[in-house]
Amino acid sequence: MSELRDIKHSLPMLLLQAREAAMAKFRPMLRSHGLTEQQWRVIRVLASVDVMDASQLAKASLLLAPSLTRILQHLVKQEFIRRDADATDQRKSVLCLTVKGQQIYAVVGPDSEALYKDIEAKFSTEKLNTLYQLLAELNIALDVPFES
Amino acid sequence: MSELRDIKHSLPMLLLQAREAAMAKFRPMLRSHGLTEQQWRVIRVLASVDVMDASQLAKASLLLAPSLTRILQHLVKQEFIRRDADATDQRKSVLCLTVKGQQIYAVVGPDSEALYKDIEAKFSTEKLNTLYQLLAELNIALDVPFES
DNA sequence: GCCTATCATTTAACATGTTAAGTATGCCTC
DNA sequence: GAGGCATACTTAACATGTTAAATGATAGGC
Repeated sequence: MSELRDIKHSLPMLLLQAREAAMAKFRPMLRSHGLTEQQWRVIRVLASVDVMDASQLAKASLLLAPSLTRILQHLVKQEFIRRDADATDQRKSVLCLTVKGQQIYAVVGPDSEALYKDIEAKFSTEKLNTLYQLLAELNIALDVPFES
Repeated sequence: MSELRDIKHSLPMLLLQAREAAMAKFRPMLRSHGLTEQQWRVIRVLASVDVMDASQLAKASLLLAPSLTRILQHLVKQEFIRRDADATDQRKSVLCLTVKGQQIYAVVGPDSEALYKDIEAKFSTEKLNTLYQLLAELNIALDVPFES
């Protein structure tokens, strides 16, 4: 009928499809541990930094603030995360993993890493590195704020 | 603290970040036309094929069936889409754009294409083609050919 | 010390994502 | 031609995505 851009050349669609393919096995694994994908992202970021405020945590875990608010409410209630007031700025919350949070990280981490290795086995490390590089360049080209 | 996989080398995270970067300008544009990203995906697919059943439409627009059900209810109510019963299989619905649906497609399509051109201008066509190729290969490598 | 703009986070409202279960129809086999 | 199984959705329930607005705290200018 019409001939706009083919789906095969729609970058957002290709990226979405690729992400779905890459995530396919992660969600059932995380679910078996009682976690969602997004909850795991938060836990993983916190595990790598010890302590972080909510704004930084949102950026690092690629979540919008309202989503993070709800996720933190849940994770605090489950006692995976503890939230404290920032000593110098009462607007901020400081988040960190509890012992229970560190424990589930230690349990889920290896399962997660195994799935990454699966992907690397199916798609050569060389191509994967090229892909990482291109995606990083794309993010810079499209003017994405990037932080560590 | 811990040393699992760096976020910078997590494929799902990189793909998510890249998609967000690529979509950043699309959502406000679509919103100015009263459409969500997913509604536009459905309309765009239907515009390219004239007629399609719901299952095919879900796959082509990368939506899960429950999401598509709700989106179609909305789009039918807005009279962008018409749904008919399949003549030979009463389980199936056959979807197509109404005249109003074709009209909004004609209006939004050029805006969408302009944003794609923006991306291509910021990120060389050559790199973009390499990226398309790699993503396609990744999808083939990871798409589970069997099981569910 | 106020005023105001900004920042950090939350709340609200609606749309979609995700899994599981439900409903209705079609297919197949005995 | 009745059972049994698969298919094509739909519903339900909960979690997250997205935008706008609200709340409370801070920083600067005056």
